[in-house]
Amino acid sequence: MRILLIEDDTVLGPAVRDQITGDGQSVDWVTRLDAAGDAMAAAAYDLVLLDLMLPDGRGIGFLKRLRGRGDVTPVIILTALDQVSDRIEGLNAGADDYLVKPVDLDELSARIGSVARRYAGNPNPIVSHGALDIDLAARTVHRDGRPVQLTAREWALFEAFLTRPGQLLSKAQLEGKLYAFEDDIGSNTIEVHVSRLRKKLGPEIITTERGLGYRLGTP
Amino acid sequence: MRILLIEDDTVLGPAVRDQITGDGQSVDWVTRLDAAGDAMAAAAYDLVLLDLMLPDGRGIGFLKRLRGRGDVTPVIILTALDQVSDRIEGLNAGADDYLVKPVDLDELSARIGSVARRYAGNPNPIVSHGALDIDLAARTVHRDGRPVQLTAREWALFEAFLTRPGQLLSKAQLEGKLYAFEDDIGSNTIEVHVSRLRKKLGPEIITTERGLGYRLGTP
DNA sequence: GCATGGCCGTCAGCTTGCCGTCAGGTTGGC
DNA sequence: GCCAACCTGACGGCAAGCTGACGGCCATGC
Repeated sequence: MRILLIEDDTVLGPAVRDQITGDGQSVDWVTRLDAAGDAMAAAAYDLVLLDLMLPDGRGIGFLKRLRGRGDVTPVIILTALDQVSDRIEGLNAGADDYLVKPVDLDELSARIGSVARRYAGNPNPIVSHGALDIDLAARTVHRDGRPVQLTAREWALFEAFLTRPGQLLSKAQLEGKLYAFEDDIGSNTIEVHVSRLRKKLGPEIITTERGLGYRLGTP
Repeated sequence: MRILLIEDDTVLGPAVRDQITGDGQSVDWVTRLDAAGDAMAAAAYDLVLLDLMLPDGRGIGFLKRLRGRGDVTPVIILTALDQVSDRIEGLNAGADDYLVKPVDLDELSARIGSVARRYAGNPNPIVSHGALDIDLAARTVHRDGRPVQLTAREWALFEAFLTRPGQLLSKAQLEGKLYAFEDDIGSNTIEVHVSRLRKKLGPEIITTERGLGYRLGTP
């Protein structure tokens, strides 16, 4: 599950992020509403954790604009404002839940689980790239409408390209992504996996730049 | 919407009842768990408001028995216990929301509205999936017309897949769904439950993607 | 209190298929 | 033409996953 955390507190932010990561979720942390807007435009999230007092505006307005656009992503408000009127305003603006600081991290996990269960079944965003339709959340790829099975390593590699479209990625960078700093090199693992990806997704999907690295092909 | 209020406080009880009635809902008010059990056996409610401290037992046990029987009626807990551990226990037992006394009646209305919206518009849908007919609300499965008995854990797991058909679910995600916040699961519980589900519902019902997770099989 | 039965977590032994490695072929730059 | 970089088919090791068995725990019944 992808979660966007909008929180400017430099203590609470990382704490929440680590707690949720520990639950096996993937978290993006931003500290400003404009960054949050960019993030939500760029990727689809399953849940938003929203602080109400932020350096560039009130979270309530952000939430209202979100709902005004028809976005139904679940939102849990997370703030120091413990006034009942604020809770009501938050719920009325379209929040799904409300937690008052200081936040108990285990309770937060519970609430996230509850919201996740409640909203299960929303359609995931599909990224199209040439003949490929990719659902990052569901981890499915369709090539010309037919499903393609990718293995764990193949997904990790493919994701590295998808999240940086058009960018050149060196073998060292890719090794870092796939193996999280195991300092051993000495084999052509990346080449092999690129080859396997091309076989499954089409030869044009990744282009080689000799001596430099690889790049996601243009559709 | 029919609401069952289980509350022994002779001040708060009528106050809540009047508030909800004022919102246009229909309320039955009982003060004991045995009366609550009778009421729920006699009629179907759309929502239960549950006090935790009652003359004939703790509400948590009532909620657990309810969920243990497969009842999925939304439950909002309403109690003076403001300990975080109690909230967690409540949410873990299957509550949908939690309000701490003293309750602000307008906030209660907002929460009821939220739960009502959340559950609106799906009267007993039967999902067909291959040889299976599933009634999510009643928690029944028929395989080739014959009823199949699932245990609580099996339902929780199966539901996780059903509510996100086609989605890949990692073991960490599934553990989060089944165990909410028991911090360490150091064994292959998920694998075992998947195996038990496959035995009951057919081997194709859940497919394994090695190193990634599980997915509901295509019918 | 004791027995019974169902559910669930743990474990051990087995099966499966992913992935790292390698070798031989191919490509591209000079 | 030469060499380095890259591609890809093949293969075996081993970690991930499967499942039968067992025991603890909690209800329920007598």
